[in-house]
Amino acid sequence: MLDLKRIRSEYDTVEALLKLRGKGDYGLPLIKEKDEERRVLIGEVEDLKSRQNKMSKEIPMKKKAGENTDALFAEMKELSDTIKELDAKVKVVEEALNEMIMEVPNTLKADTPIGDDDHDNPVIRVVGTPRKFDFEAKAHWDIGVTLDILDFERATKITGTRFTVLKGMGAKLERALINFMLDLHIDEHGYTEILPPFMVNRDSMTGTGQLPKFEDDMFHIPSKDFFLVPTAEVPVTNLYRGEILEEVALPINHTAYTPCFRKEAGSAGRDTRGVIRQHQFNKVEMVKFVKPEGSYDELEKLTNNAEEVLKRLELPYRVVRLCSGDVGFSSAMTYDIEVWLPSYEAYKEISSCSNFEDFQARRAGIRYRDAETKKVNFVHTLNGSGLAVGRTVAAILENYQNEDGSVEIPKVLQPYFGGKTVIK
RNA sequence: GGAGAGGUACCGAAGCGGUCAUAACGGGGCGGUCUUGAAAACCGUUAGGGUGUGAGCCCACGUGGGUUCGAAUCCCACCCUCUCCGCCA
Repeated sequence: MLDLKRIRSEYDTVEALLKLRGKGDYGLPLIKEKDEERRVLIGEVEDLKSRQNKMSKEIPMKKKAGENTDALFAEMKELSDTIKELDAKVKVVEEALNEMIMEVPNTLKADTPIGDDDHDNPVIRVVGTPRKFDFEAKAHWDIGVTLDILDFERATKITGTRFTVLKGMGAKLERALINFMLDLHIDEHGYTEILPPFMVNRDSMTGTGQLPKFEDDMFHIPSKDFFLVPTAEVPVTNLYRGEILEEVALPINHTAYTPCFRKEAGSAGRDTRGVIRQHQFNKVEMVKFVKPEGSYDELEKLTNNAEEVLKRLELPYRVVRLCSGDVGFSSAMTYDIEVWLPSYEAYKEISSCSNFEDFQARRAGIRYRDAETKKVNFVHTLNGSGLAVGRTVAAILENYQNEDGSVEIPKVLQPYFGGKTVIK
């Protein structure tokens, strides 16, 4: 959520930054108008309330003194009615204003490269070299089915399309990756693990920006009004919703494994084969709560932490910076990390690392108290995948495949396999 | 899911229709006085939101409604905590 005061005081800047996204002005002029309307109404109603409070305090004294209070009551009644009327108006305006502002995305960082979509994302760095196969490389959905470690047909039977059953070494590989990623972030990168609930309430979904705009993308449990988490970002960021943290506690670095549930509404027909686009997939996430001053340094660290997973797995990847048309709703700046997938003959997103600045913190009410000035201020939140596990499995199966259909186990994962070096 | 009790500041807790939210009382934290030092005692302090240039004003007693001239207090709904029962990995 953008700061109304900022919209007021830096209207032109905010408007220009929003326009960079290339999707209009998000009703900013109307928001400005409503805001002014609201402030006028508030001024009026508060004057009346002030009078009401004063008179209300006099009543018991007059009663005690035995004075007649009938006239006073009549005046109070009138005052009260007017206040109720005005309060109702304020409420209507505030609700409308709130609705509008919740639909406005974050302002982009000023140096965001301009572009329409993912084709315009500049490549920041390329690490590793895609392997040249001296046989015909297979896609992970063929490798996995042949090895009997991925089962798409039975998953469709027991649930539906876009679900996968992992079996035997496939399940073990998934688990090994989760543990490897968590251990790396915990032991070497200094994160504290969180294992959160996989369902959250409406307030949490609103706090991180999924609601109200993207309700259709989420799985919903009507009987409790809960949502299945689309990413660990939601429960983990909301850990501190409505709290004032002490400055000494910052930065807070959390890592969490959760399954992620997404409807993938609007993605019909895309990535229909394999495990790339699923309704349920596993992910290890990193979330940071930091002071505003250093938040962009933290974004670099976060991205490096995610890249480290791929480096140790010895998978070729590249880092791109999302252009103005591709940055997500809540983010001010995002790097995507893309792993090389032979089946696509392309780099495919495996992590997304973003700085939300105070956008989520403002929505979720996450603040910290400055140790010196004692003032409260919004934190900056960041998060990034470290990494999407299913896509990592796909990348390993494809990049580590042998001509006979077996798959080498990356060295760093072998300890999780009791020293085994190959899946066959 | 059923029955009961309860949600007030950093914690415990009083208040049960007006002069009680500048929130009694007790405790904790921080700073100070005193002291060789400490304890004790005493003094001070413990900084949410909106609005306004500002003095200020308004809001905030779990959340949202309602009754009333006036609600922490009465009524309704929901959320949460505790005790007992039921169910259950």
